[in-house]
Amino acid sequence: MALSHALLVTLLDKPQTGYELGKRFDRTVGFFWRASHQQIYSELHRMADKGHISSNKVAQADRPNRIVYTITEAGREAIQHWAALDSPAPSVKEELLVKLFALGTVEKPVITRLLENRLAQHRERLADYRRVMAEHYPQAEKLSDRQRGRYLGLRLGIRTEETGIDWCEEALQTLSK
Amino acid sequence: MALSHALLVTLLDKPQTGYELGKRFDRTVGFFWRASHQQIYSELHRMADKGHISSNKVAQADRPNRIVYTITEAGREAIQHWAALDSPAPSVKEELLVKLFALGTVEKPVITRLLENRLAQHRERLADYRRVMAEHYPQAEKLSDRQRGRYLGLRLGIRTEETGIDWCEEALQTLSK
DNA sequence: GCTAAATATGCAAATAATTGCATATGCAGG
DNA sequence: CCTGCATATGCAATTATTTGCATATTTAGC
Repeated sequence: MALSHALLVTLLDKPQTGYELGKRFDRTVGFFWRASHQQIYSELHRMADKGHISSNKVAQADRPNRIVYTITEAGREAIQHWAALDSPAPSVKEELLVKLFALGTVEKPVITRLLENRLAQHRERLADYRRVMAEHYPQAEKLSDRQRGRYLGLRLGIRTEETGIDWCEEALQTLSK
Repeated sequence: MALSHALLVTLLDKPQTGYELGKRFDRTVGFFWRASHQQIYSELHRMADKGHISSNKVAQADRPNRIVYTITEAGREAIQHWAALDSPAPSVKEELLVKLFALGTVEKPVITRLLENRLAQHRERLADYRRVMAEHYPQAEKLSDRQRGRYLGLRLGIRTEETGIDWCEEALQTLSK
């Protein structure tokens, strides 16, 4: 199970609560591995049982209590062991493309609408990633190893969105003919 | 559940057996939606119960019997209804990228090896897609709607592999410094 | 003062997906 | 002749994921 590994990797950064992990998942590793908060919370319990993380309850007077998780030495070892294994082919679930394959049975305007939505999403994300890039990686030359991994992830994100935009535009053009 | 829809869309082409669906899944829609044969067989039973497909047992003397599935009118309607709904954000599970985020804890050579494997995969697939393109869509101008959907899917496949190759090369370069 | 959003965690039920196994035959290569 | 691959379908058990619900507080906007 790889969700646990995605969580471990995120915890390398610093100790975090389930809630924080859920949010960071949406911006960093989350681009490559999505999970709902329910999944994250229950996975964290299992990981603590295994000893890959340790938990620390923090009582807060004003807000609900927090449980801060820290990666353990065993957790770091688990990451290293897992990293050396061959990765399974990435799993893909692209509904929009399946719908596109139904063109001929499904009317063009229906597909066109979906493509326009998708295009807008890509543009938003690209702007987002570019902002992060400008803020966090102004000069790409001088990066620590740790930063370099994240930098490259962001680079792929940017390339992916650019490709998505180009393709959506091509598809809309092709459909309008 | 969208696997059923992916199967329905594939059946638009022609009646097929579970085995054939499994194989075609690997080359066409399968680029956007993967499923194991067990999943496909059990899903087909459920779809037949719902009336979205009809089944036809064909006894074969020499080989195991086949069950040929045909999409029904109800199945076509189900596709149209589903196509008009907003698509959920594509689910992503990219282990390699999660591993990359662990750079600093995981040694560079480990990651480099993974990237090289990935690069080789991208190149193979790209060659594959280009072959299909040359064989099936020699002149992209004159396509029926049905073909156009598939053509665009292939175009995205090609763009995606190209992007993957460029990025892997950039990543390997960045890591070697 | 009311409403909504953000903070913070979790259970329970239902669905989906993976993994391991089982069966049976034909054909090609060594 | 033996091995492995392709054909062809499926059950059972486990694991992963989604969906719906539940609770409780703070802060910001109207």
